[in-house]
Order: sequence, then structure tokens, then C-alpha cells
Amino acid sequence: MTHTGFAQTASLIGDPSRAAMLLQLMDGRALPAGELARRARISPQTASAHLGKLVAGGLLALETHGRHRYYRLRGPEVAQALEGLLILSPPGPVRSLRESEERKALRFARTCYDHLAGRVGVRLAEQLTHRGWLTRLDAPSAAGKWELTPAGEEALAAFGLDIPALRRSRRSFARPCLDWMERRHHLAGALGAALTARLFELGWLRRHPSSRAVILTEAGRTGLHDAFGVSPDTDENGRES
Amino acid sequence: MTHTGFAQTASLIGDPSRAAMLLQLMDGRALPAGELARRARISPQTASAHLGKLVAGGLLALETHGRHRYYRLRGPEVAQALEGLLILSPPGPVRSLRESEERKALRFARTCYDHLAGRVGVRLAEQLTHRGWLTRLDAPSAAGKWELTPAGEEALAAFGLDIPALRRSRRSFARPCLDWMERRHHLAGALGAALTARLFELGWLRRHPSSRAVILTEAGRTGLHDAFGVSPDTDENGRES
DNA sequence: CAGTTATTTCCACTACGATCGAAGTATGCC
DNA sequence: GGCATACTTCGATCGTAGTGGAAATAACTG
Repeated sequence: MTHTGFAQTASLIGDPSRAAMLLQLMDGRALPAGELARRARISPQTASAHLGKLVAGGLLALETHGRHRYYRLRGPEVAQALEGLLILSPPGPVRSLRESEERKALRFARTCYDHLAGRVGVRLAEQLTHRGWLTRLDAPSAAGKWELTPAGEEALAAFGLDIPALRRSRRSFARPCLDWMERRHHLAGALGAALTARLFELGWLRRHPSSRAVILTEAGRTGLHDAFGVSPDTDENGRES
Repeated sequence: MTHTGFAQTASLIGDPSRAAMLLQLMDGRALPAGELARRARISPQTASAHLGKLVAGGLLALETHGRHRYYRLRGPEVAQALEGLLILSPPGPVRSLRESEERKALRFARTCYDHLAGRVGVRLAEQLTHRGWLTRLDAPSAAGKWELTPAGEEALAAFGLDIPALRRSRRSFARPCLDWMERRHHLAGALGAALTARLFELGWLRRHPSSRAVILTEAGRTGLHDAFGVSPDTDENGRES
């Protein structure tokens, strides 16, 4: 076994300060160094050293804007590897009402790298499939890929997405992403990201200022129901939850 | 974020000696402590300390047989998390002919936790689907699951698998597993494990003594071709490779 | 230009953890 | 019982990596 990088990558993630920063970036945003230092509760010098290592290790990408240096996860594989580790790690005990509320919000709707996850994300993917707009591909060479039907293509184009442009992107067009809390799949890939971006643009979703959770606005609640038949407040049996 | 275990789990994997032992167990086998120490090139005392931490951290399960203590990965989630990290880690440079041969063998056929991966595994999954024996489920609530068709159930029962018993197992019955070298899916879950076990039982596959690679025997080559239409020596365009 | 802010580099200090020798416990074998 | 084997616990050593203070660099601001 010559996977020299394997242990190195894991130990890179294994430092508490670095792990905290990586988790802050799980939603695919880019944050400046100072902000990451503040959130991880370490000094800027220390954060700088850590961020340098994370970039060198291929986990983060760096984008410089003036005197600010924005760091983001280098790609979806990084987010997926982190998710894999999250599944293994027992969620810490809830220590306050504040935390319990936050966890509930995360479970309801959050961003996963750059697409929508949580109950809302899962329901949306379900409804797209249920309406015959999205299908799993059957060709064995396309395993793990999703595809839009002609009807779905039309519907999402009408919703404001530039489907041909998305197909030209180098990313996988549409693929399932396992949700570690709901244990169901939601929509990832270029399509998932674009759809999520459109929901923010319409004001249907709003970012929570300090967590990965996203807020479903009133407009979003009615909009998602009318456009996609999504009712995230009831569980699969129709009961309120 | 209260994922206290997150960084801890990653740093558990991040130690080179522990990483080496974990990689040795990626195929789902159980190995005794001394053997793991030997393979990781560390003293038995050191290995003992590491193994204790891995068990405490929930990554390994321990089974005692007489004076031997066998360690194995605690479950498929662990294998999946490790795969996620493997994808991020660049394969080390090939330093010898020996290594190049081993890498070729790994790419051709290997075990991934307890099911078959590599080109042979991918081709087998493809052929099962192509023959209409295995399908992706369309119901949104069953995302990420595969299912046997009635024809497939009959065929695999005739091949010696006890399908009803597999359905009763607590594991997921059949699911896709992404192959990090082929970038395609192969068959995992209870069905994938049972099918793989049957291939070993028939002598179609043989374990390589010192690596995760498995050897496709002559009997296996003809058997897989006759029973499932698998021809792993040609690439998807039919060329020899 | 000076002054402020974002970030990095340099540099000790410190602490934690990997390592192995030595000794201890448990199992199996004759 | 006696002896070898498999593994663990204890204890001491040693290196390495995280940490923040001080100072340098670089960009924006007026």
C-alpha cells in the first residue's frame, strides 16, 4: 500500500482547530482567514499556519480579493470525505436549548457544500422524481447518476435554470448525495447547486448568519409547495412534526 | 457545531501506524493483533495501544478467539469513510515493478470491505443490470438502493444464494458502492457480500496472500463469462487491455 | 503620505502522543 | 505442572506539532 497521503490527509483533518474551520466551510462558502480564526477561536497567526497546511494538503482552495484571502473547500470530494467522517462521529450531547434549536434547524434545511440538504432538500428531490422530472439512469456505465426527463428539463428551464449551460460544466450534472441525518438522498451536482442558488435568488431560502442551517421563508414555503409540491412540515405519513 | 467526535475520529485515522492497520482491514477481514503489528512494522506493544484506541473510538470491533484477538472494521460506514479519504489522497508514486504489478492487480479485482470491487466487480454489476436482473429503485424513499428483479432472484438463487435469508439481514439488501479507481459503481450490501462469498466458495476467486487484491482463477474466468457474461479482459469498447 | 486593517512570517515555549524495553497476564500445548 | 506464545500494561524517552507574542508585509482609506 503506497497511499502516503492517506494518513497525512486524515491527520490534517484531525486537528481540532482545523476540523472546526473545515466544518465551517462545509456549506461550500468561502470565508476569509480572520473570520475562520474567529469562528475556530484561535489567533490569526495560528489560523494562518493551519490554512496554509490545508491548502498544501489539497483540502482548501485559496482566492485572494484585495487584502482578504478567502478559503473554500477545494471540491465536492472534500465535502464528501468530511461527510463520511461525520457519519462515524456521534453527535455531541445537546448542552443547551440554543443547541437543540440549532440542531432542529439543521435537520430541517441546510446547505451541503453547495446544494440543499436536510428535510427540505430530501423532499424536493423526492417530488422531482415523483413528478417524473428526475430519474435514476439505468445504464450501468452511468451508475450513480441522475438525469432530467424532457418534462423536467422544460419545467426547470421555466423555473429559471439554464440547463444547457449546466450540462457544459465540468462537474457531474446531477447525482444523489446521501443525507447523514435523514438517511435519504438529495440532489447534488451542477443541477443541485444551480437549483439551490435559484432558491436563494428568489428569496425562498435565506442563509442563517452563523450556521450551515438555511431558513425557509414564507415565500419559499408557498413557492416550493406550488412549484414542486413540497410540504416539508409533515412527515411521510402526512402527520405534523 | 458540537461534533466533538469529528476531529477525534479523523486524528485517530491520521496516525501513520493506525492508518496502515486500517488499510489492511479495508477488505473486511479480521486479523489478529500480532499480524497487524507486523504489517504496520511496529512493535506489538505499540500496536496494542493503537488498537485499543481504535476500538474505543468505534472504528474497530474486537473478537477474542482463545489467546488471539481479532480486529475488524466495525462496519460498512467505517469502510466508506476510509474510501472517502482515499479518494482525496493522491496515490503515491510507483517506486518499483513490484508495486506497479500490485497496483494493476488491485485495479483488476479486489475486495472492498466484504464485496467485490475493481474492474471485475464493476463489470459484474453492469452485466447483472444489463440482463435485467438488477435494477435501481425509482421510489424516492428508496434512493440509493438497488433491487433484484424476479428473474434476477431466480437466477441468483440457482447460483446458490439464499435470497430470503439475505433480505432478513439487518444490513441494506443491495446498494451501489462507488469505485474510487474505476469511477463506476459496483454491488455492495448483503447481496454483494453474499455473491462475493459464493465466488470464493466456488474457487472462482482466490485471496491474494498479502494484499486486498483478489485473483480471478481460470475457473472463475470461464465461470463468470458463462454465468453472467462478464469479460473483464476487454475494455468497454471490446479492445484488449 | 500616514494610519488602519488583514494576513503572514519568525520564534520560542509547551504539551501531547508515538515509541519500545521490561515486566505482567492469559491461553494453549505437551 | 512447565514452557512457549499472544497480547497487554507500565514507565521513560523523545520528537513533533499546536500555540500565540512580536514584528514584517501588503492592501485599502483619507
